[in-house]
Amino acid sequence: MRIRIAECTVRYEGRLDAYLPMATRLIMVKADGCVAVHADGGAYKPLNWMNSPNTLSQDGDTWTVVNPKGEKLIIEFGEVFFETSREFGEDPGLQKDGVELELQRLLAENPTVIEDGLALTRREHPTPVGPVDLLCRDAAGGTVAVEIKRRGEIDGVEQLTRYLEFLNRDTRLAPVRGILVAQVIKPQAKLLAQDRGITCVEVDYGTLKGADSDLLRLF
Amino acid sequence: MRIRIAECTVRYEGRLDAYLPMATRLIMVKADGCVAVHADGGAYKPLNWMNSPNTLSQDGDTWTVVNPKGEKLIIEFGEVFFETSREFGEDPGLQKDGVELELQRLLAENPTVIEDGLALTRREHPTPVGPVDLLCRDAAGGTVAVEIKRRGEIDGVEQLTRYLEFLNRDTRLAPVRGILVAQVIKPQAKLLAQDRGITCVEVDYGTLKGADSDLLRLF
DNA sequence: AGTTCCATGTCGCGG
DNA sequence: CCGCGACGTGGAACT
Repeated sequence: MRIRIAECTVRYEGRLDAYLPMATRLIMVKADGCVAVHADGGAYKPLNWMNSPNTLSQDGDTWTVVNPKGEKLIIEFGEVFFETSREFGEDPGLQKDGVELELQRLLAENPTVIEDGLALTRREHPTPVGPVDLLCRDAAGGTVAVEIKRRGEIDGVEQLTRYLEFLNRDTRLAPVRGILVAQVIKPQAKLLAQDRGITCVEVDYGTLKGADSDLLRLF
Repeated sequence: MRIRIAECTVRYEGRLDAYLPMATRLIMVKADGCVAVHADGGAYKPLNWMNSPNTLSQDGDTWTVVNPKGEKLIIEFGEVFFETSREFGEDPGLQKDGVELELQRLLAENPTVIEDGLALTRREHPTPVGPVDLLCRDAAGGTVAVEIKRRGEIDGVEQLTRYLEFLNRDTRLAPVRGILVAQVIKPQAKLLAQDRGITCVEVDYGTLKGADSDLLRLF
């Protein structure tokens, strides 16, 4: 990684045009070639940048970075206050613990939390437009498609609508109704769901985890 | 801005849990207090971070960053290879040109660029599922909903479809037809639009800006 | 503060 | 390479 703290102007010509007047900034060039220009504030996002792959050409006080799409980043330097360079070696990378998959697992094991009498038929039930999170049967024996989101938004309603469209063509399953389950559901999503006859259910992650522990304690 | 290059492990506990094993990384602390941990690759996004506002407490080789929501970032340092600190002063900030709002403003002022005889009724016309970019009347007196995107993709067609669904229930407006306007429209978006009876129009930003300047010059 | 939508979104996965 | 969905999305504008 190469780091330079210097006065500079920056011009970006690509998906849009942008310009940074002369000021002191930090310029970071990573081992993969990506370039970032940081101000001393404004969160982690750089003011301007160019991801790899790209080619950096240096001509006196001007650096020009071009990528294969023809997008350009032009940095013109004034006074350079500081510069250093160092090899880091490979990074072992980030380990994450997911939330949405955990939510699906918990609900698959406790479908009655969604609705009284609901029973799981199949998880990740395939359709031509993608897998339905949970396919269930309700107390009355009807088929129910459940879409699980961490946050329920319009996209989730659209997705479930597409699934229902295809599921209802299968005469062995039809009629199929839909339930959108999320920790929070946005008002606009609720509105659209209601309009399409889709039920909205908000679940509390803590309660769900508690219910799961209770269940485990029985064994 | 404070910069440190050092071996470290990082733990994040918040919206999810994540862990970074010991390796050499760059740690950046900006004047607004935000902290970012960068590897020497992988685009401009840091491996881990904490935005401002937050409080950083330093205890020997361990830094703990906590924000008001209770999210935590814990950095434990090994060998420190390098450290520096410098004041940058206020940044004049980025000037942008060619984003969606700019495009919307230009088209609102020159709706005939979209279609001959088109006249603006209202900008950001509200519907229960969000505001329509431009509501217009065409040469024949019919109502037209215009959705403007920088790049026309499938979600833009879906969005406009939802608007039309609701607008067409308003007997004072119906029938309403839709036009998707963008600098570039993807083939799949064109296909879906055609399927739904939505017109696609591609506009050139340069031409549009020229037309706008011409208009201004008249006054 | 809460809500909505834009973004040079970025990123990862599957076809 | 493209399409699609998730993201600790972040950020700004508006209520």
